Amino acid sequence: MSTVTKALELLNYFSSETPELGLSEFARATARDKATVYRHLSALEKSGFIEKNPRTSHYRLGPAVLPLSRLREATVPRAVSVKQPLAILAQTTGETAHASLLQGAKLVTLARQTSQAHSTGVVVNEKTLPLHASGSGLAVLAFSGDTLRQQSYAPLARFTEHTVTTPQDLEERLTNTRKTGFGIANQTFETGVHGIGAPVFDDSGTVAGAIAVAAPAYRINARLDHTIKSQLIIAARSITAHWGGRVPTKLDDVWDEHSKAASEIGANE
Amino acid sequence: MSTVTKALELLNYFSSETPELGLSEFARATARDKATVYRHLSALEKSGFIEKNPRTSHYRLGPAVLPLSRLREATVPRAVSVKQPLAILAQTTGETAHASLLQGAKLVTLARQTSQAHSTGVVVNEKTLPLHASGSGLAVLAFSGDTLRQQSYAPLARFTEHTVTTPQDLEERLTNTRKTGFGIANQTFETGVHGIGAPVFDDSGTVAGAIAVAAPAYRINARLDHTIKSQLIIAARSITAHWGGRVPTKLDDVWDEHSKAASEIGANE
DNA sequence: AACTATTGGTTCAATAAATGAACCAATAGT
DNA sequence: ACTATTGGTTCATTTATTGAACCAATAGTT
Repeated sequence: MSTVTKALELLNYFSSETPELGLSEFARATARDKATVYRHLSALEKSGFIEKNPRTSHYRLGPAVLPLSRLREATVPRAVSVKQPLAILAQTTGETAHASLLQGAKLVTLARQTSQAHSTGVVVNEKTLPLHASGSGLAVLAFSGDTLRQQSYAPLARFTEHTVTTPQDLEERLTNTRKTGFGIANQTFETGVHGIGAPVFDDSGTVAGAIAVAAPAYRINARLDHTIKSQLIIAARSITAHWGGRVPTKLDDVWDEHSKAASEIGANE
Repeated sequence: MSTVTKALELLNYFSSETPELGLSEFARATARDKATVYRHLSALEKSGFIEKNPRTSHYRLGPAVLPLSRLREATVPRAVSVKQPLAILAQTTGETAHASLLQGAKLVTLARQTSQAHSTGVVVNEKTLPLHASGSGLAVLAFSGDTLRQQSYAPLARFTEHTVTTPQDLEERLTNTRKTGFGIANQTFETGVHGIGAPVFDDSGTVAGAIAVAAPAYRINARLDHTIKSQLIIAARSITAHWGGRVPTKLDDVWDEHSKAASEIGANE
């Protein structure tokens, strides 16, 4: 692993829960030598990626990320093109909508949108989602290359009693995801939370991220399930287009199937 | 210079004009070996700070900066606390307002706000402002430590016939800036553009950036000049407070002076 | 007040990682 | 068919990185 990578990895330890970390905390968290971490932190600080809280002399994210993010958005507008579809998604389903970006073997939160429709709802606080236990994760894995799938096998962490923890079970879910066009995470990440995800593609021709709707499990019924999926299709297609991607033909057909089957269910209710 | 720093420096070569760069372009721009640059780029790519445009195989900023920027703002809200004061500044002056962040020896654009008051106005497109030739730059230099001032002496680039290019002249301007509490850049950066800047402080106790108003030089008169300065004081104090900083007592007094002198000018017109 | 366990930060010999000249293969231009 | 680019790779040499041991300064305990 290159020095650069090691240094940049440090940035992943910041979170909304722990926005500041001390030198020793970093050294412990990374299991690296204090001097090494110190050098890395100093380098990051020099470049403005982190800064020291002058009071505590702990480290926190620095101002350098702000202009970069602005430029990134100017270059490849992503957050922008996600905003509106996500708002519609939250509004039409009355649940929490969530968009994430595939970054290496991680699914990073890009944006989220809660709904005021119900007095209770799901709050998505996780910065990164597990690939094997979230609706978004399954959606991404199902339509990504083998390399990513291999990587994700390594540690199948258990989150709830419903979490899939064997590669066999996971493969089965992925097959199902490919068949239906949706990643279903029924309380596999958090008890009581039912997530449905759809993949989003970009100009690289591969999966770039996912959007998902998370609802309290008790609120899921045929009608809501159908509404969510229909809206996910619309949103996923829109975002994919804006990101310069194309929905794979197979998936496109599967989603078309759903839209047709939709009218029948709708008629029955 | 550490490897990490060298790698991170590459990110500075991205701009809205050149959002994508090839390997050779980077090597040329940095005057480093191609293999070295390649390693750095690969490391940055691995961490998601840059990504390859699959068509051109050129590099551009990656998605990793987005969540970092979100977290930075959640941790130390800056852009947020700048927005409103900047809008008011643009509205009350009828000119273009601009906020920048001091990053190392650079002044990076954080936000800007144009006004619809006039059919013509100043468009601030520069990502970074020169310290010696902009209102913001003078404001920052005048209230920063010696080290930064020393650094900025190195190359005093000439932009217009009014640009100060000798350390002596610069020192004189800085003295004046300290006396008045404002950095004045009358066509020193761009012909026809008159800029007035004020420093902003953060919790480190030092200058963290600046805000400025840029107007066509021909529109500047005693009244507008006074309006701009009055509004700059309000905005700079507000932003400084939101960034957790304190306006130095001396500067505070100078600004108070201006507010008093203000009423007289107002009465005369 | 003394002791202990932290903290952030530094030093320097040992070592592992970064470097760059030379080398591909693939396009693009002439 | 030639030339000049491009992105990317290789490997011996060099140089920066590493980590154990070491500070000085706080914070907590007895």
